[in-house]
Amino acid sequence: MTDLIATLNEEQARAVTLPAQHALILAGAGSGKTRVLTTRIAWLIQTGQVTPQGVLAVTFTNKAAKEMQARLAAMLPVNPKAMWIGTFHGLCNRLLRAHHREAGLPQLFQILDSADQLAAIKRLLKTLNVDDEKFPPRELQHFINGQKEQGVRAAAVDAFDDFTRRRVALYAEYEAQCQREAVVDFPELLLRTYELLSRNEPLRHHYQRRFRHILTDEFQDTNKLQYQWLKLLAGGEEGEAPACLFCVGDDDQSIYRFRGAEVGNMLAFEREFKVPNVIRLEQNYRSCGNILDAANAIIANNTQRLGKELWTDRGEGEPIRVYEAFTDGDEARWLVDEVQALVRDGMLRSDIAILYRANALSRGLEHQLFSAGVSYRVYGGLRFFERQEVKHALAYLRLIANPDDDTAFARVVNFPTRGIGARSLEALQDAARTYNSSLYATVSHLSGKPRASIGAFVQLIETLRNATASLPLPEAVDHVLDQSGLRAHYESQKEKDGRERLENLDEIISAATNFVAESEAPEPDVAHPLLADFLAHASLEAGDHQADATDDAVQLMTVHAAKGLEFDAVFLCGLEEGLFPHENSLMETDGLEEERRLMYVAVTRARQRLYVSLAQSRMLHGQTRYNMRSRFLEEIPEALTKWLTPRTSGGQMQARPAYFTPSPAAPRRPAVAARAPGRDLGGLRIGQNVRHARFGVGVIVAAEGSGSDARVHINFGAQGVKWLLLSVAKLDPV
DNA sequence: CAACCTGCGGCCACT
DNA sequence: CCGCAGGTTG
Repeated sequence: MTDLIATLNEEQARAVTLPAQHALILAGAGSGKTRVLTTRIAWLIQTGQVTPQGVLAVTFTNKAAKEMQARLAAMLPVNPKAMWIGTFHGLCNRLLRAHHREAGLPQLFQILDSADQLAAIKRLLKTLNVDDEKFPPRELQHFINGQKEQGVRAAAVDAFDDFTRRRVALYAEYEAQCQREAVVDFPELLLRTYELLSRNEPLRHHYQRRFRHILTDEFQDTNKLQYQWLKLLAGGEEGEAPACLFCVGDDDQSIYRFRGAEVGNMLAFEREFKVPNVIRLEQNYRSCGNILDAANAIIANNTQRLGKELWTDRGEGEPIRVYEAFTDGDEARWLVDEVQALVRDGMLRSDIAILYRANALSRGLEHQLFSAGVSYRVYGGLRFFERQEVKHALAYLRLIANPDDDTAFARVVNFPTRGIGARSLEALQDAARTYNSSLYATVSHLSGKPRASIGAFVQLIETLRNATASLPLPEAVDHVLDQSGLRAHYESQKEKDGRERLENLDEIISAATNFVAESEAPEPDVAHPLLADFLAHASLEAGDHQADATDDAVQLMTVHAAKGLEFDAVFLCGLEEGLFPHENSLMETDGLEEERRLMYVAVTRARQRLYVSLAQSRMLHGQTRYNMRSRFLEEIPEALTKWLTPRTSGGQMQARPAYFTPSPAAPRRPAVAARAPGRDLGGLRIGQNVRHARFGVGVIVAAEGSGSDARVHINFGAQGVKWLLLSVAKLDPV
């Protein structure tokens, strides 16, 4: 133990060995945050200040929770699974399962992921005959989740106008529907647990006495409800001593405001708890000086900061390499060549990451990597448990666990098709409304043809439930895949998709096998052992298992997904206005600062080498866009960079990049040539940067007409996109 | 009722 | 570009 502390720097050691009081640790990127957190737990246990049962550690991602467990297992002779370490959602799930009766839920309640939730809302709007033009399901979902993340139930929303009152009414209907169907969405997991503990005094006291040390990672990303949740668990009522809150965070890495995170919680915590210990960790052990200087320079443009500057003693290292490509295709080809060069020089593929702002960018990169034969792994995007065929299979399993799950029912009642069309379903939904019961339970009230066809489906589920009741989970899954007709359906599909989907179905069995192996043995003689746990696992960890670090593959992911990770070499691509910063962020208050924090996160992922790249033209959403260089690129001091392509400030369009590899399949030429063949724009060209006296610098994205009618379409970034008459507007090439 | 077609709208990040 | 909703046809 003393050894462990001896390897820490002074500030880290101070944080780890703080007395049993509240503490706020402002930990910069790469400052050893996870290390401090885990060593703190180990130190508390080893010095006898707390038992493993008395520790509660909360993280945001499953990845982080697993890593913490693994590190603790290496430091301590105790089984880390005995400790409560997990995500907010995972811990709440655990509490709600243990006290489902008190929380007003059946034992086998199901968890809705975002897509399930959206489907449930659409179904609700349909049964209530609500115009979904006036109440777009997505917006309603956002509204409901926003309220829940504030800890506000439908009955408690302040509504001052009719529109809000209607939305609140729908929120209430949605709550009722979820309760009827025994399903719980993500924010509900937290809100339910919060309400359970605040209303049930004995239970609350039980956990308050149990958890003496509560440690929170990524505290800057907590929302209001999560903070309340932590405060409630910390306790300290009626003269009892509160648990010690140890919160670790970095306001500069707060990137989840869009889902309700409030950086303000850091200041609120310090103020409300009169936190006696605030420690800054500013020494960075990850990145070379140039990378760190760039990160510091970028984040310095933000105004709302607690203030913190990272430093390193590792020397300046290599410059940041910048590449400006003609097209997204060129960018991807260059990138793959560079990756291959790094691998030739001995770098592991798994130490290389390609980061982007939006998942849409991964496709083109994957294409190039694939044709070059470079193995890669994509994180995020469409994850395993979110695939259509997998969700279908899970829906059958969910109906076995909980027949009242209408979302699951509606998903597979006619998949594979069994002659149950819109009419039958409508009859069923009307009846369900009348009897106020789930679709499944309503079938017995039907008559005529719907009764026969849907009745047969119910019979199928009953048969499946009985047949699988005592089977081990993987065998139960196998049985369901066969008897539901899912396998047969995908086998008969002629599309090549069928094959991949069959493999995914088999993969569910593997996932179930792994899950069983990692779980505690269930009590014997329980029907459907581990089924509900497995389904919760599928909802909460939509497919982390593809994060198989064993094989050597280049890692592709969004910047969000990269938070908390680090790599020897990082490629950050798509550094264009509109993409990064994302155009939607400019409309939101403080949106740009959040984008800049995201940029800061991206840059600080790199240990030795950072590449940033952009494309003058990019095919996105089916059309070619001409974007300006990202302002974030301009915020990196020039002295820290090395341009691999000629820098295009002042002057003509850049020359053909030195690093240019024409693809034999598709001869390269500037995309603009195809769009506006031979048009005379008075010396201007599409894709060119120009300056306008009023709108500033922009890029020409299109042109039409000729002679005195010639007009050009110019993207002025924040100033908007304008059509300008060439004979009127004065435009200077930049 | 199901398979196919077409036209329209979305389209940023994630538990 | 992609997926979905709605309409048409077999």
